[in-house]
Amino acid sequence: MAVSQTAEYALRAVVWLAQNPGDPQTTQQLAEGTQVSVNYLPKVLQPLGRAGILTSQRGINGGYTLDRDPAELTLLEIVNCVDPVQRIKQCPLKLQTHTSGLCPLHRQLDEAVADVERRFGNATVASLLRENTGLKPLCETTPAVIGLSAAPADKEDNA
Amino acid sequence: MAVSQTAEYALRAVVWLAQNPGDPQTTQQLAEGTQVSVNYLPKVLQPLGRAGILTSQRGINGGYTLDRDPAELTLLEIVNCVDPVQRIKQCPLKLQTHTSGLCPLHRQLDEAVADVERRFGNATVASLLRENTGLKPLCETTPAVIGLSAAPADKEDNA
DNA sequence: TAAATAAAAGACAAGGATATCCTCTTGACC
DNA sequence: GGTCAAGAGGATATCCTTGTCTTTTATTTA
Repeated sequence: MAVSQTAEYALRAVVWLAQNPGDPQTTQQLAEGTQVSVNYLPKVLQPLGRAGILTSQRGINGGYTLDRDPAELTLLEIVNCVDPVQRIKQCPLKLQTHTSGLCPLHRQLDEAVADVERRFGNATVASLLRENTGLKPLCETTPAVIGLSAAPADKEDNA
Repeated sequence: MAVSQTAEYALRAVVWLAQNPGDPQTTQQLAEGTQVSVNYLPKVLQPLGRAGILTSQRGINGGYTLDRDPAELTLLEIVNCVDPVQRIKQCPLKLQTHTSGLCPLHRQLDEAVADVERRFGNATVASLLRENTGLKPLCETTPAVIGLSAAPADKEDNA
């Protein structure tokens, strides 16, 4: 019982992109930063591109760029692209008398999924970057400056 | 993102056994009642037996019997036997600075798992049987009202 | 003890998730 | 237009989950 690998990879990549606004990240850069296999990563990112969450640019100076406002992008949208949250809509045993609703067992299971769906739906990518835990997602470097809001156009001196 | 098939099967089987206290259920009976493959079901039940949740008896009049008080048996114990709930204890990227705690991303993911763990830990098998929703888990027969066109009246009158 | 019954155990196969590799295509820059 | 960097996409490999089958072991009854 856990989030799939692919979903985790997708979340890592999007968080990474949100932390590098403005400059396209190549597969190599992303793979290194998120510690995902450089061969597998494009497979994970393609559905996100089709969903309009990120854009990809080929050629020199190409790479992936986040195409959505992190403050409006929920974790649920991301995981739903690559590994959709499956609510239990009807009785898995196809019992006729259970068409009106789920039995206690399956309602309990569905509620568990609903909990996760609700949590991921309420968490935005920006909310992850905003947290003052002293730990920057995916990075060794702890953020020296804490207390900024959701990073509007801060193109810091990178490299 | 969902509970694994195997975990669902285990839950179905235990609920079924709790609904048939006293008389051992053969693999065939269980498989039919829970709509799990008769070949696969033993694989699911064996870990539950080793964990002391149920006992199995070979030979004539053998079968599986629930070995725990349903009021004390949580759904978490059952799923942990066959598909353990995996909390995120340390940074999956093995970042040195994240050893003290999880970064916002992984904490969010871990909290989602924790939600499920908490829910399953608080739900007992007995609580499922107790609910008066008009639907008996896994059964066509509703507790009070029977006789809709769907269910052919057979296999009643056990014990 | 023999026969019948039923679970245990292990070998084996299908399918999906995960991962790798290679070629094709696109687009930026000269 | 030519060249090359870089993503797209297909083919393939690997592993884990799920499912099937056969053999063995345990239990009861005649």
